[in-house]
Amino acid sequence: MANIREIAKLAGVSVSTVSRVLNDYPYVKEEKRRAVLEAMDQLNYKKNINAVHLAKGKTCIVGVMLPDVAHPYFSAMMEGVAEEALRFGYHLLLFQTNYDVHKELEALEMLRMKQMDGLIICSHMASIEAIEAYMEDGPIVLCEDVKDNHFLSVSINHYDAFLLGMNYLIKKGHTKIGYCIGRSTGINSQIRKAAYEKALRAIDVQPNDEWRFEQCLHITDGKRVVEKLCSLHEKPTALLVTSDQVAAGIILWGKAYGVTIPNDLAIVSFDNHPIAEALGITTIELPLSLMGKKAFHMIYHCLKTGIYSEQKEQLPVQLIERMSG
Amino acid sequence: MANIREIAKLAGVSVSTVSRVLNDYPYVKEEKRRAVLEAMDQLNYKKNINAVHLAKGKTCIVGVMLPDVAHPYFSAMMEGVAEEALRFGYHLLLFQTNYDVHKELEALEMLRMKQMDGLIICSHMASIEAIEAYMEDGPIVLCEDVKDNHFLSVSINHYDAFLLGMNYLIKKGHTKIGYCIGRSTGINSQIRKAAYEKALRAIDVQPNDEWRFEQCLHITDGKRVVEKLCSLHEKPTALLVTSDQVAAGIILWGKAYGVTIPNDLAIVSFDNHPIAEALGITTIELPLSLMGKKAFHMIYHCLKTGIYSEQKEQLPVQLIERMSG
DNA sequence: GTAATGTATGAAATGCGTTTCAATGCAAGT
DNA sequence: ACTTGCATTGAAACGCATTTCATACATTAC
Repeated sequence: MANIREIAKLAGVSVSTVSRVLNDYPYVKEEKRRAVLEAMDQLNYKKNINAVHLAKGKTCIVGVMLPDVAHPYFSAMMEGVAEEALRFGYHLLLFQTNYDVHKELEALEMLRMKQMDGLIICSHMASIEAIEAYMEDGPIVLCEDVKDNHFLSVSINHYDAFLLGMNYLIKKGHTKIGYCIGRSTGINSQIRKAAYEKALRAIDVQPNDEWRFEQCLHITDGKRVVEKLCSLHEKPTALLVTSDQVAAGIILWGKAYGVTIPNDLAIVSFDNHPIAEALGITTIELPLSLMGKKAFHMIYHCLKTGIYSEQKEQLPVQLIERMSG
Repeated sequence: MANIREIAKLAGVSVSTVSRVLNDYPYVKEEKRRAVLEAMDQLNYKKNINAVHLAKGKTCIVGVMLPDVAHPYFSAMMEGVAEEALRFGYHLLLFQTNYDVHKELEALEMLRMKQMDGLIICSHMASIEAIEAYMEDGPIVLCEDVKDNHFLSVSINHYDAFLLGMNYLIKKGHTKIGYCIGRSTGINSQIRKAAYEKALRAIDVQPNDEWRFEQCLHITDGKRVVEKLCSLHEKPTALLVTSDQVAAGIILWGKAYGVTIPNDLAIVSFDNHPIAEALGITTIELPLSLMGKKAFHMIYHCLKTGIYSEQKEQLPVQLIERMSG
């Protein structure tokens, strides 16, 4: 395959001049420029981008780390990142970790090895300290509410969002409120738990451990929730569910088990995916795609200006009232 | 940042020896190996992967081209690709094209520039001829039923799958059958149309253009379908829908419009996403994740062996009977 | 005891584009 | 006429790991 030196020889110029033409630098006589372009055409020249990466010391690639691309929560974020990256001529490297710490570290290593210029961490299992060790290797943005450190972050204020949902249910007269979350570990889950307890404390109600459902990620998890719910002696009258998918599952299987929504059980969930509209689910809209865009932007800004200014942004949510709760 | 030469100097060996240690080659005295490792440790050495890419002439990166990561159809495929790629130590570069031909060509250019070793095209707008021009730049696999060319491909036999759905409905006594598809262009859509007409011809029924619904991609498109359906003078009694999402939308909005499933309208769809189970949708399961895995495998095999053997694989589907049709 | 193998190591070439630095030519400014 | 400055161009260094080839010594084989 032809390289820049062959082009130079054929066009009768130096490699520097070829490079200038290639990169649209000024100070090249029109005549030589044409000669170079013609030589490139003749030899069917194509840049070897890896040589560019090596020479420039950057790749215009940003990594995205997430547990599972197929989950709507993450694919929505990814979509936002992808759209924005494209607008700025960046490429995306996907790291699907499945919450395997080892794979997460591997992604971070790729940052260190300059495979990519920056990294967006949508969710992670590894400790913050472990991730911090890679901060010097390129901008990293975390999509979670991190404090007491110098990471860039965009996040949803899950505390306030959860409080919003809780207070909405409380205002509707509910006191027996349960909730469904995804992972039990993870900062977001802890934040939600805190908000849950805070809201209950405000109305002097003790949290009931039996009304906390973990590992609720997919629509099919709704079935398990309904079944467990039916088996309970004392049942909650309302559920706050961290995903429309799971809420949909609860509603649909609830129907099969004779659970009437919202009379037997009121439901407020999160996301506002199209399925929530279709099922009439009262939900708290999470701006996931926007979060992806913002995340990319932080990285981009940092790379462009070379200034790493610690920045933490929180995105607003809004409750969309429908009939489920 | 330290490079291989500095390590060599500090360890008192040649760069070749350092490289040998780095790549676990034999013929390095234990004593020197240790010296090298220690030097690497001392200088906090990390490979510059771009130099490796350049020197090796390959990147262990495979590109994935698709219109929209957030669509469950594609995120399911992507998930399969990602899982398999990870197993073999490959990385994934995502090209979200939104069916913009220009962006598609840009992805193909990246293949030519050796940014990646191979490319998986989940769906595309560009002509086959345009894509063919890039075949020499690396293995490309198309996830569609392509004939008369030398592409690698993994696909679902959409013709048979559609026929399966049609015949199922016909056997149930339906003759007034309509269908919903995504894009009207695209090979898959043409294939489906052919199967549709074939099935009707077999029972001597004329296709009705009013019963074809295009641009059905998301759950919310179900609303439009129901509305149009209600406005029709002569209505179909059954619909074949190319996505569970859309079928779900039709069922849910159908309820609001007083359309009883399956009595007023029988529905058979495709995918078998969890939502189909939740809603009791009779659906034809498409092995999307598996398709992603196979696609990666074809590329991998090709890269590993260096043999490009034209290969076209079709994956079987199965009808899962539930209550919607 | 000599040829044939195997082990161990380094110098140098290779992959390829970018960037810096020095040099030349030519026009405007004093 | 002489400095200043911009336009134009090329040589060479740079980024960095891999790989080939040659060399030297140590075994094993016949």
